[in-house]
Amino acid sequence: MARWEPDGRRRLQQAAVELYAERGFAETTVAAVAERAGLTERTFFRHFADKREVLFGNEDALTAQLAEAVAAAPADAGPRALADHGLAAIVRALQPRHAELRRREPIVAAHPELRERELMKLASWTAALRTALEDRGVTARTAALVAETSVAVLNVAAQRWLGGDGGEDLATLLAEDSAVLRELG
Amino acid sequence: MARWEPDGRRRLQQAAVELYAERGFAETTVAAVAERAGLTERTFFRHFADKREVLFGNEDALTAQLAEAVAAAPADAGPRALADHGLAAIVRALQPRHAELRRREPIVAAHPELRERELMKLASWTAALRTALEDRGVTARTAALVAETSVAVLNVAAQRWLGGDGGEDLATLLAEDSAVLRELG
DNA sequence: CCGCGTGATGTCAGTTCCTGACATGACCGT
DNA sequence: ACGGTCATGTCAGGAACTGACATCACGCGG
Repeated sequence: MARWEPDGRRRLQQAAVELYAERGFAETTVAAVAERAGLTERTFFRHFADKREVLFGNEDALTAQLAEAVAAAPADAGPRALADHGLAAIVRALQPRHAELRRREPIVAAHPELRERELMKLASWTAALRTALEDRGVTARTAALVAETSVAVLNVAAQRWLGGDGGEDLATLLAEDSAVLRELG
Repeated sequence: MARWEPDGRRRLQQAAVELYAERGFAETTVAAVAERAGLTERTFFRHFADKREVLFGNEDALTAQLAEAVAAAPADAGPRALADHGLAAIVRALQPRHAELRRREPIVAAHPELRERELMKLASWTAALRTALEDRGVTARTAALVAETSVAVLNVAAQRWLGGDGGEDLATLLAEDSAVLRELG
């Protein structure tokens, strides 16, 4: 018998999503989240840097996968193809999490503070992609441009994906949006 | 003789930049900023929503100029041209503020919380651009894609612009980056 | 010229976020 | 059996932010 129930971190995330959805983010205290998880406020802050991070705590691992995917791309790939390999890794990781992300989306949309944190996660993807491209020999400037715009398109596609019921394939939506953009010249 | 020295808001901004630069953002209390400005902590929060906003308080007006510029663009302009008109308005507003922005840049770069807020300002430009494009009849999806990617490119150009000594023309840098991106296909 | 509303500021009390320091006790390897 | 480790608890405190109410120069209508 464990001294504490296992998976405290997960319980905190679960409790946070529930309470933020029920009462709103601002109206929910960290103490309340911790209590629902059967833990202490202090323990909450051991797992998550702040009150917002509890909603995004699983996103950080993705930057590593992104970088690996770029590094593993074919030797003859140009900047765009390299970036696409990276994005594909993100897409693969996101696809099975549609239900979870969809539950989170309205909460984040309703609170600017949470939108801010979401933008920061996107920016960390951009930064990871940029350095991964540079590691593959892409010019700093081109790497910055391709990374920024690629993640921007992914963002648009992801919003569409979250608007749907999950039946659609994020990779397909992303390809569609890239095509629309290319047609504009 | 006025009861208080005029321009309290500006004094707060001035004091904040100085102190954030001298001691760092986290090490500076709002009370200290207010004191250097000859005001009270409570008054600080009447002018700025939070400790970060004092560095970005002048950026909000830009979204209006952006929207106006898009609305005023020629009738035969396509989505890309419309967006370029909008970005040009931003560029015109930013250009004379190079010195001020350059002073702010290292402070923001050093503190993730401030980067977060900066990203939020960029996102508000994106949102304004997107709705302005839709008002000009651009499809929702195309508007989203063009707005996101246009602001992304502006962001890259602006970073290069802030890296320089201000002698360069932001509009030129932006055009260069757009060209680089177009060459990639 | 007087009084009165307005608006920017001050004062004060309180809540919540977040952190550092130290204690506890089950688990694990030796 | 025992000592280390690790997740958690407890406690105290600083700083961010907010609501309620007070102050008092300024300007305007009478």
